Amino acid sequence: MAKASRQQASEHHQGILDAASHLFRKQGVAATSVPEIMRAAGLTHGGFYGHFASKEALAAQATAHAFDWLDDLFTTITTRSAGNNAAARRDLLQTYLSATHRDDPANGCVVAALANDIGRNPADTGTANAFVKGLEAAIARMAGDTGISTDRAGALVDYATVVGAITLARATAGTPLSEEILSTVKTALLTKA
Amino acid sequence: MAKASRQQASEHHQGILDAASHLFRKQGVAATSVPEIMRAAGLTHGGFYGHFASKEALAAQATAHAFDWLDDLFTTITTRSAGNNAAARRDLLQTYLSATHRDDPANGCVVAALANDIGRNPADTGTANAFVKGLEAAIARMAGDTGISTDRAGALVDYATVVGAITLARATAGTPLSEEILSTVKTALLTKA
DNA sequence: TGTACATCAGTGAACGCGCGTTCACTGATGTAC
DNA sequence: TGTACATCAGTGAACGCGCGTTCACTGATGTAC
Repeated sequence: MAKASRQQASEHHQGILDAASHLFRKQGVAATSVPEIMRAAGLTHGGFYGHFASKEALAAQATAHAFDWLDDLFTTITTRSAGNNAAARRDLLQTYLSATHRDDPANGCVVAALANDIGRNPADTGTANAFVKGLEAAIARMAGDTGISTDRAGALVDYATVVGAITLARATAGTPLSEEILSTVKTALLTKA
Repeated sequence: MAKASRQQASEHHQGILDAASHLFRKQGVAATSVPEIMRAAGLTHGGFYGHFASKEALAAQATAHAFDWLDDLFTTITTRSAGNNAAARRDLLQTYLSATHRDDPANGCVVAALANDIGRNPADTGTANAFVKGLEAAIARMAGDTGISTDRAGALVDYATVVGAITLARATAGTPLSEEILSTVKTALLTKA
């Protein structure tokens, strides 16, 4: 395959973004190499720089892209709850604090997956900016149309709590403590607001 | 310096552990190289394998060592509060959810610093085992002698919440959202239990 | 206590490896007529 | 619509680099007498 059509090239571009967004969430940006991403997208590594200026530029775009998962989750929940805020809250907690979500970070919340890495890097990178923008949007939706949290302060506390819980559950995966964290935090947040 | 005395060698060993424990919390294990650790300890990299079998072995020991920070914090709080549980709780929250702690992960909570990395690796490594052991001990103290949390369930929820909050505050450092997360979560946890 | 020598903590060059990135090249695509 | 050719998406070898780890060596330490 020497030259792909423009449509194929555009599909390859999306394929690289998709692959990166999943691999970054699973392994972190630093532990995922450009060749590995390109292999996952079905291409060879040399073509990468025709699509993105650098690995760092890809990280910023893949981070923004990964927030789609949250947006989709919020939209699904809003549809399902049909205005019942308690149902929306229950739905979010059961999905977010599930063993499924714990065991599959590649297809999960980018905030839980990358917050730690982003905190380690200089604040004003494209990746950090994409992250803050996505996080602000998520908080707004939690306190807004989804009805998950009562207000902005509630959304901040709720989000911090579920991010901390899923992070600890992942770090302790394989021990009874992991299940205990998920179920205990779920119960506490359900009986709260 | 060709051969150090046994006492010097033992001090070097501690120096490597100390340096690693700080650098790992600040940058993560993967992003910290053996030469960097040895330089921070005032040695050359070749001598490393006289002290530790591998970088992985050092990571396990440095993780265990880093839990001292938590133990010291709990002990200090217990002493200061002198049996007043509300005071102990306030003390913990003000220390843990401070800008100082946010801005200096190298001298902060190892759980907030490394939980994400540990969740990414296979569950039964020495590092993961040291982490789970330290986390269990911390939870026991929060619900025990320190009086910070009312019971084990409360300690799990409290810990998940502050870990999530400091992680999000670090990821958003340099923006108003970062301060807002710290102060909002602090207020919520203070008015709760 | 003094001397002779074996031990071993630390040095620094070297190993193979995979990284991010570059680049000369290929050949199908897309355009100009 | 058919032909001629310029464009450019993707290939794969190569670059310099720092990694984790190994190893021959050094020389002060610590021990045996």
